[in-house]
Amino acid sequence: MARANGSNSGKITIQSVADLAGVSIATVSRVLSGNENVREDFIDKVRDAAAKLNYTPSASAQGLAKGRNSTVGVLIPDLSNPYFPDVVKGIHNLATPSNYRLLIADSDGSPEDEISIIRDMLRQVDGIILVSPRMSIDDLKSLENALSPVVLINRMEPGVGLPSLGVDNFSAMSELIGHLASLGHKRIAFLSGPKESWQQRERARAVLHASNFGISVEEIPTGGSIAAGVQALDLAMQAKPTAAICFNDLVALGVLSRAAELGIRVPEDLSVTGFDDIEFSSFSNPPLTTIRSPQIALGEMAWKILEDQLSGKPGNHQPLMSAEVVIRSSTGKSRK
Amino acid sequence: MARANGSNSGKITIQSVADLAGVSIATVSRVLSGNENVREDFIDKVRDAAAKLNYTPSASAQGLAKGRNSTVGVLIPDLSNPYFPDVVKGIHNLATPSNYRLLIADSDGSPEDEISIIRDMLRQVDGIILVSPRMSIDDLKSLENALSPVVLINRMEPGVGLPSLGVDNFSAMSELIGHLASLGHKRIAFLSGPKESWQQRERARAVLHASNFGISVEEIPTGGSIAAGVQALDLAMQAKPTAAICFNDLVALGVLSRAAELGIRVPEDLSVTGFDDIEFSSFSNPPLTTIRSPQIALGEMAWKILEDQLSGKPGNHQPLMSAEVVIRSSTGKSRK
DNA sequence: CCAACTAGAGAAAGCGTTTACTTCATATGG
DNA sequence: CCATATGAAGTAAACGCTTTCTCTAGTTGG
Repeated sequence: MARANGSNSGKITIQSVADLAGVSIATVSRVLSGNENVREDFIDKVRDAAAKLNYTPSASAQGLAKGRNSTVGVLIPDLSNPYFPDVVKGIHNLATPSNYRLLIADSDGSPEDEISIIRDMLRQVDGIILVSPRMSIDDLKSLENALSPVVLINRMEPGVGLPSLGVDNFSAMSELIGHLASLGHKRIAFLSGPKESWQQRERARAVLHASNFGISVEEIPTGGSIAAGVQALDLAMQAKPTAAICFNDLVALGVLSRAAELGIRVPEDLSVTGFDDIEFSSFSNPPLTTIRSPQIALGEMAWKILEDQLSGKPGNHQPLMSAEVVIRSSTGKSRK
Repeated sequence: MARANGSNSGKITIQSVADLAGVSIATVSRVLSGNENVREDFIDKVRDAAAKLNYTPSASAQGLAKGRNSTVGVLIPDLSNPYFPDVVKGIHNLATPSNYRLLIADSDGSPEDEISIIRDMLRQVDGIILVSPRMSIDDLKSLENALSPVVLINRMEPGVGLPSLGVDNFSAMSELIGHLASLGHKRIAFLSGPKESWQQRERARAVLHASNFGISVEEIPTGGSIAAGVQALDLAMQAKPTAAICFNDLVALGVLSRAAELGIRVPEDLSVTGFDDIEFSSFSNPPLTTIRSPQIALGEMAWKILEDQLSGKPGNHQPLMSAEVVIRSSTGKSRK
């Protein structure tokens, strides 16, 4: 009765397994983490006991003892934007086989929330992947000496010494403009995105070069959502453009929707382009000309970079991934 | 030099704070967790020291010591389906103010993965919210005596003693059929969803009742995605239906896309309905008649139920939330 | 046949917190 | 005034693991 078999609270710990298997907890730990130097029959006994008790090691205890948590944090501005879940999928693809879990957080696009979320993440992750962070450069810099490695997706800042990875927005957008120019478009509306966004800056840079092609550009700022696209079209049409370049597919889809309502034919009256190539863009009416950005590959690459950091490898990588123009039927010859 | 100030590895622990503030770690802990019975000036000292060192408590250590992790797991079949991020948002809305973190996992629709993910979650969460789980009833039952509370969203199984919450798919779908009946539709195609899904079963149940309205139904199974909708339409049209009831909005949007390609006019030649009312459905061409399902409210309610469980409250709740038919322009009079 | 190894198991020391429990002043009452 | 209650800080024991160290047998070789 007075035996110390730890059978008190119904909680199954490593001790319970050790008791049932008739070995010490050290042996259980060894078996469960790879069998180094353990007698065959003990291995079986421990395995059986663990299975019988349906034992699962406590993540906190393991984390505390090992000094790492086998978890990486992923911070995203908006889970509802279909772009981001795909990036997460890419990260997930490689993190899972490496036995890492993902702690996903949504900042709802708020730069202030980002820093508090990161602060909280730091308490329990071994590394962080920041996707399209909107936070200030200074805040970004302060992460340089964080205990955990951090990698940035879609944000390249020369002054910030954090490993970064992004899509070559400038080249892709330039190519897209070339496509429009070749169709004879001279007056285009640029339905731009959130100013804090690096992607917006890069895309805008390309659009502003459009004058090289003899094109005049009118910029209409939007929030980057479908609703924003719907709303912005009316204003955009005042300048009588023949084409609308949208910050991303969401805005473009909003434009398409509003255009249908207003009886503006796409592409006969107005060519429309997006950016990202989210799944839905190939199924819109008409299907959207856009830029295919490699979301999944981006996530996978980010994981590789982070993993290199975690294991202390050097790992120099290609920071910009290329994106390709996908021509569908939302663009056509300028009516002019 | 020989003073024990724990300044070894650069790691900032509660000890570092205690040293800097000149108090014991117990006092630091007290201050940081609510100041119970601590002298005013100590409070300030500790706060200052913690801030100066940029100290953040280790989540594992706290978890281990407190016996809970302040984290809940959320398991979702597919992050890419816009329905689910909204549910997550709902959970997030209430979990954050209660100081709980979310561990989100995507099972990619695989029932086998679900159980291993849950097993893994159990190691580090205080509770789990399962959204539209596809796993078997037996596996579900086995969760009844899991150490952590579990709540089910969109899966009601009479034999399973787990708190559940769902949308009243049957009533909503019945109402939708009434709408089609009133428009004179007699031959409809039902582009159904994954058989393992409770929602599918409920929706199908309603559709099969359609004979009550003198309607003939042809069922075409689909996987529930846009691509599946695109693909299923051709087959569906063989029975010359005047309306297509789709499992969800994704399938319906796929149908809309394929219909445009085939020159089938919606709703003149074919009425199309969806289910869920994801954001994009109000912006499709034409806008989709569908059923507005309260994703966010669902997530919030699920959190409330889970929180009740976590705090040991009784908490009886309304298991079915109602959804409403939203009539847009993808449905119209039957051409007959 | 004994000394020197070696393999493999257990004992025990952390890991960073929280939280009884203990201790020491100081305030209180008889 | 002394014994006792009170308030607030420190001590130390968990929490459930991993991992180093220690110890015991069983091998091996001379």
